[in-house]
Amino acid sequence: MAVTLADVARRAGTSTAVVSYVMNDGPRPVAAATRERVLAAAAELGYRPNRIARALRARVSGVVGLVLADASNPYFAALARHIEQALESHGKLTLLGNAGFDPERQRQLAERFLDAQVDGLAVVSSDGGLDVATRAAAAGVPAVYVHHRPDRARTPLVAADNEASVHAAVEHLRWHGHRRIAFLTGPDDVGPVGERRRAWQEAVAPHEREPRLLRCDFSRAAAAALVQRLAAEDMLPRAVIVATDEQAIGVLSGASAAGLAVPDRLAVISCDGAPESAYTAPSLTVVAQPLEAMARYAVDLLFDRAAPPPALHAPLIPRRSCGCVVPAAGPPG
Amino acid sequence: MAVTLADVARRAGTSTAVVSYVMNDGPRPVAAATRERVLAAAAELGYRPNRIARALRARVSGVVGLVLADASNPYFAALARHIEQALESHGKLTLLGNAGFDPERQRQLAERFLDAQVDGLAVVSSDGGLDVATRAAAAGVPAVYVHHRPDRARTPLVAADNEASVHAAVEHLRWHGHRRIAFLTGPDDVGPVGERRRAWQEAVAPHEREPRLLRCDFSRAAAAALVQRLAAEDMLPRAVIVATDEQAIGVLSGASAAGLAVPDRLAVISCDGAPESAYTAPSLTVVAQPLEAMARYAVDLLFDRAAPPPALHAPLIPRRSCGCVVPAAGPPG
DNA sequence: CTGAAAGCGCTTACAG
DNA sequence: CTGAAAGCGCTTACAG
Repeated sequence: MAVTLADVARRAGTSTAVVSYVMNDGPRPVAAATRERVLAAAAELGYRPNRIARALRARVSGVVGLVLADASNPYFAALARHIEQALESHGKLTLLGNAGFDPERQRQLAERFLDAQVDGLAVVSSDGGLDVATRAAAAGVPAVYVHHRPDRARTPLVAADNEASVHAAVEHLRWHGHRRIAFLTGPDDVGPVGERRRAWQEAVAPHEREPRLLRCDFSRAAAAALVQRLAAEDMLPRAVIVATDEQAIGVLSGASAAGLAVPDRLAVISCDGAPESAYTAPSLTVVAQPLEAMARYAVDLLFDRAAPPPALHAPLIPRRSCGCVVPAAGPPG
Repeated sequence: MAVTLADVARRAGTSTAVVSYVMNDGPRPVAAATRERVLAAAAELGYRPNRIARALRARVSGVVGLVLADASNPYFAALARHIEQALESHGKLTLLGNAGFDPERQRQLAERFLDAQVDGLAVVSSDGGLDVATRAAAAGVPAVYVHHRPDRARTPLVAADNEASVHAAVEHLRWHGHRRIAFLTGPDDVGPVGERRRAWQEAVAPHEREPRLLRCDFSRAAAAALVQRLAAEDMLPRAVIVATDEQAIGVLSGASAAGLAVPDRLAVISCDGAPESAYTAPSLTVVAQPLEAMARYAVDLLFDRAAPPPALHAPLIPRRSCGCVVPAAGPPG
């Protein structure tokens, strides 16, 4: 059916070895005239190399597995896009799997990717994830965690400097005149979100006797419901740092539904800073995770065996939800 | 290095054929005792089948290519998630490629996927896309377009009934008392967005002498800027149907920045209805594309060679941006 | 610089 | 029910 290397060799009157050398520009040299004949034959026949056959023999599939803790989360989704793009610039195809926050599915995906002979494995994990990368190491496949690394895993991690970014957020709200700065996070303090929570605690402890810590599930719905409840009870803080975009968007949604003005009645800063956060109403002030840099470092780590980078800087991007006056709806950056 | 079928056969004292029959439950029967020995040997050695080798021999890779017109668009991203999930339930892995609205990249991705011997190709195209699926057909690989099919392509398409859904949106705004209903769409009228625009025209033509058609790029930034400009010129309509979520979110963002109340001053209905639309401020009334059904039909089409489905129903989901009073921030449905 | 041949790890007729 | 062997389409020593 399909045209094979052997067909091209026959047509060009040469061996399959030579055709392979021409197609791959090596590893042996080929005479210019022979090369021309091979190229012509390949073009005439419409030859397309079978990557599966190549993968089996050369032990390089050209494919990398990307395991996502949850694809519905815009922050993870944005990270995934950047990783896919970084992989493409390394000539790799991306096998994508969405675990939907299910650790067992995360593990299964990683194993199926390994069975598919991926050249590397990138895992965008959230807390609660199993250590899937260690099995990759056992199979001799390079792996990297992005955003979060499960306990006891030794695979390299690429992540931002959560401590510095939360400190910047606290300072910024204080500059706006807020003396009490609450923090909204998820049910527990694992992983990056835990670091953010601890950084907040550290930053407010010298100034506030009873820092206000709020918790709800990591979802828009939960955060919206929480804000509406607190509004009804007149228990809302005046300024809050929110651990994740998902919750921050929920906060804005709940505030809108409760008729609460942001930032006048409630100032908000979020800690993910996915592109979506620029077009909320009002636009969300964030400390933006450096998604592109994270993706690039992760992929470099996979293939250039570079050293793990230091924690990456997450810049504060002032928009309207903190009280800054900025041109609305500009480019997200 | 890795354990192979031959290793298992040796350990179990049988042939590779039998091991293969056991691993795949066929196609030949195996005596129960033999099967036990094989299973035990495989477990002891930690055997994991090499999918690449299987793919080469059996001509089935277990992988499907998914070409996305643009992954940054939450509507396309949501569609991609559902397709990935539908593929997983068919036991297929997903090779994901993001064309970033570049037709040439879309073509390249499709070809690389075909070279990788995918078992099928799903293309979530936008207007301007080249016909990449026809090349799949030439290679004997089943393909399907989702959302939009380029001109002259003969590959099956799975899409929603845009006409009916826009008619429902017009009726709904009329029910809210609006007599003039504007429409905001992109620079031209190709594909599904073109159908939506024509359906609007049809629906308002009998009632409005000069229906108001607005255009801007398919981005949040462009729609936000347009709304702010119109607000400054006091040229804003009172009710608008927006062709895409991206633009609708931009409209809300621009309205917020201009201090314009939605829905009181401007009622909005959007036509994609990705999950994100439920948590805008205010929550967005949408005619929701049936993403899950679209994904399921598309995947069934690929593997069960089912007949192309009729245009799918897109239900109107009343939220707050049209003027309805609904519990805010409920589940997105 | 080129060709004949082995081999990647499987599946699958074929023969028994 | 089982085994010996061919072959999927490539790459890569090896010999010339």
